[in-house]
Amino acid sequence: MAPSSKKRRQRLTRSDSGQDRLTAYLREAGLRLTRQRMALAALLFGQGDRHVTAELLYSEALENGAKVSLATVYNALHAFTSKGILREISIDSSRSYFDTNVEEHHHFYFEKSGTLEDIDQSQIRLTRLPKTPGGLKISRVDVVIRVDG
Amino acid sequence: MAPSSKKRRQRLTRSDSGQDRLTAYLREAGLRLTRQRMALAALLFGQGDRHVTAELLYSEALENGAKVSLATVYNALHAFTSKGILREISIDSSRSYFDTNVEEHHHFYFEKSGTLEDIDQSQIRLTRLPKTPGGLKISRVDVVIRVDG
DNA sequence: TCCTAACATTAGAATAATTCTAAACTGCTT
DNA sequence: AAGCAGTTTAGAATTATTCTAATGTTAGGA
Repeated sequence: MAPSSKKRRQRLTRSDSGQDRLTAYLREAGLRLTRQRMALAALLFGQGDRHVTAELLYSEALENGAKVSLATVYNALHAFTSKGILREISIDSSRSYFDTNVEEHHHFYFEKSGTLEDIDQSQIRLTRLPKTPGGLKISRVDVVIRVDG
Repeated sequence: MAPSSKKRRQRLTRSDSGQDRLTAYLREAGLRLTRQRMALAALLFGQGDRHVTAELLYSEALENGAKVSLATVYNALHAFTSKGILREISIDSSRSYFDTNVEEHHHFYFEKSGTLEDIDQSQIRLTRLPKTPGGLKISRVDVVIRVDG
C-alpha cells in the first residue's frame, strides 16, 4: 500500500491536531503508547464526550484505516478504564458502554435507540442517601433515567 | 421412577402452602399456569424479595427436582417480566438479574460478591430531575449505589 | 368430559459479546 | 543499539442468551 517504505516506522508525531495532547494524556495515565492505542484514543477523545461500545469503536477504527483487531479494542478499552480515563457503564445487559466522561455524572438512556446521554451532576440532586450495609464505602452512585424514546 | 402411574397428571392443587396464592398471582398477571411456571414462581415468590439470574434459578429448580430446561427458565423470566411481576435489572454487563420486587425502589450493588440489595424508595430523595430531551416520558429511574464490599 | 386451538416446553443448534491463548511484535529504558 | 516487559494478533474458547422446530399441555367451548 504505502509506496516505497522499508519498514515504515509510523511516527506518532505527525502534524495531526491534538496528537501531542493525546500523547500526554495516555502517558500521564501510565499507558504505553502504541500505534493502535493512539488511533483508538484519537477516536475516543478527539471529539467531546462519547459513549461507545467495543464493536462501534472497532468499526470506526477500521473505517479510519487503523489496523487493529477487535481483541485489541477490548484490551485498550479495559486498559483505559483501569487507568481512569474511561468509565464503563452497563445499562443494557447485552452491551457494555465506555464513557469518555469520567467526571461524576449521570445518564439518560433512550430505550428505543439504545443510546446514552450525559446528565451533569448538578442537574440531579440526590439528597439523603441510605447508610451502606456494614458501613461499606460507596465507590460510585449511578443514576439512570430511562426514557421511552 | 414414579411407581404405577399411567400418565400422572400432576395436580397443581396440592396442600403446599401458598400454592393458591401463587396460582392467583400468575392468573391475575394473565399468565397461563403450567407446571414449570408454578415451580419457578414458587422459588421466586415464595421467600420474600429476591434477585436471581437465569442460571441461579435454573440450578435451584433442578435441586428441587423440578423438570425444566434453561430455555424455559429464560422464557418464564421474560414472560413474568413482561406481565409486570418481575423487573429486570442489569448492573453487570455479563449478567441479568430479575427482581421480585416490582415497586419503585433502588439498589445497593456489592462489587465483590456481585449481589444486589434493595433500597426502599423512601431511603433516597431524588429532588430536581432534569427535563428530558424532547420532553420524552420517563419510564423508570434507577439508582445504583456501588459499594466495594 | 372431551376436543382442540393456542400457547408452552424442550433439546440442541445458533448467535453475540467477550475473554483467553500462545506466538509474534514493539515501545521504552538502559 | 539491545532486550525485556508489556502489547497485539488471529483464532479458538467461553458464557450468556436466543432461536428453531417438534412435541406436549392448558383452558375454554361443545
